[in-house]
Amino acid sequence: MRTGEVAALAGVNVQTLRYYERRGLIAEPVRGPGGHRDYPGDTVSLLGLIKTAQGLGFTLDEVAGLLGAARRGRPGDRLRERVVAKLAEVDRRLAELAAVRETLARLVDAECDSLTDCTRPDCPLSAAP
Amino acid sequence: MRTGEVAALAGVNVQTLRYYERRGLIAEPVRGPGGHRDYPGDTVSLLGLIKTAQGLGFTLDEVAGLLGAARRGRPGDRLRERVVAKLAEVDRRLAELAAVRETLARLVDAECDSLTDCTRPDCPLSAAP
DNA sequence: TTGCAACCGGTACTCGGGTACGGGGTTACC
DNA sequence: GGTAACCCCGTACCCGAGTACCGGTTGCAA
Repeated sequence: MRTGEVAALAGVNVQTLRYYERRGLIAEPVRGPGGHRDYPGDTVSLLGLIKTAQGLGFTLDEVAGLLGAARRGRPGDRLRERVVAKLAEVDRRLAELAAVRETLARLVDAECDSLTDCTRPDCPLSAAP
Repeated sequence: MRTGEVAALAGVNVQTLRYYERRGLIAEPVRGPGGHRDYPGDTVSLLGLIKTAQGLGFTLDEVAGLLGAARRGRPGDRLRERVVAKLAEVDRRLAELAAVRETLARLVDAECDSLTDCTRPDCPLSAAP
C-alpha cells in the first residue's frame, strides 16, 4: 500500500507516518523502484493500535517499547505490568483532578468577588496552594 | 525588591519573572539607576496567585485575562463565569480519564497476552477506539 | 507527451511553559 | 579598588506530538 492510502485509511497525516517511522513505531517499509514506500497490509490496524494505546495515556516512547517487546517475542509479561503502572498513574491524575474540581466548585459557591482582593473570609484562593 | 529576592521568595526562577513580564502577567516594574528591576512588595503574593490559578487548570493566557479584568476594575462578573467554564472543562476531562481508567482496568482483568495478537475473545483493545 | 497528483528528503515551525547560555554592566562588601 | 554576586538583554533550547513548507522526483492517465 502507498503512503497516502495508508494515511487516509488510518485517519492520519502522511507526515505522521514518516514521523512514526523515525520514532521506531512502524518498521521501515519496502521501497518500490522509484523509492516510494510500500506498506504491508496490516499497517492500518497497527496505526489503530497505536492510536488506542495513545488514547489510554501511553506516550509514543512507551508505545514503541510495548510494540518492541511484542515483536521480540516476549509478549504478555511486561505488558501487564506496564498497564498496571499506567493505571496507577491515571488514578493519581484522577485524584489530582478531583481536588482541582473541588476547589473550583468551592470557588463558585463562595462567590468570590475579585481574583486579587477577595473580601470573603472563606475565600478558597487563600487556602488553595 | 530585587529580581532574585522576589524569585526566591516566590519559589520561581529568575527567568520566569521576566517571562511573565513579557506575557503581561506582571507589570513592568520600576527600574533603579543601573537598569535593575525594583518590584513592589506584593509581587510575591501575585506570583502565588498565578501559581494557584495555574494549578486550577488555567493557562497563562487565561490567567493574564483574569488579572487584566481585575485590574481594569471589572472584578467578579467574568471571574465567576470563567471559573464555571473551567469547572465544566475539568468535569469533561474527569469523565474522559474515568473512561480510560475503566479500559485499563478491564485490560488488566482480561490478562491479555499480547498487544498485537491478543487471543482473548473479549480483549478490550479491540473495542477501545 | 504533457500535465498533475502523489511522493521523496530535509528542515523548520506549532503549542505551552518555561530554562539555559553568552557576553556584558551594576551593586555590595571587604 | 578589587572582586564576587547579582542583574541586564537577546537568543536559543527543552519537552511531546505532530504539521508545514520546500524544491525535486515518480507514477499514472488522457
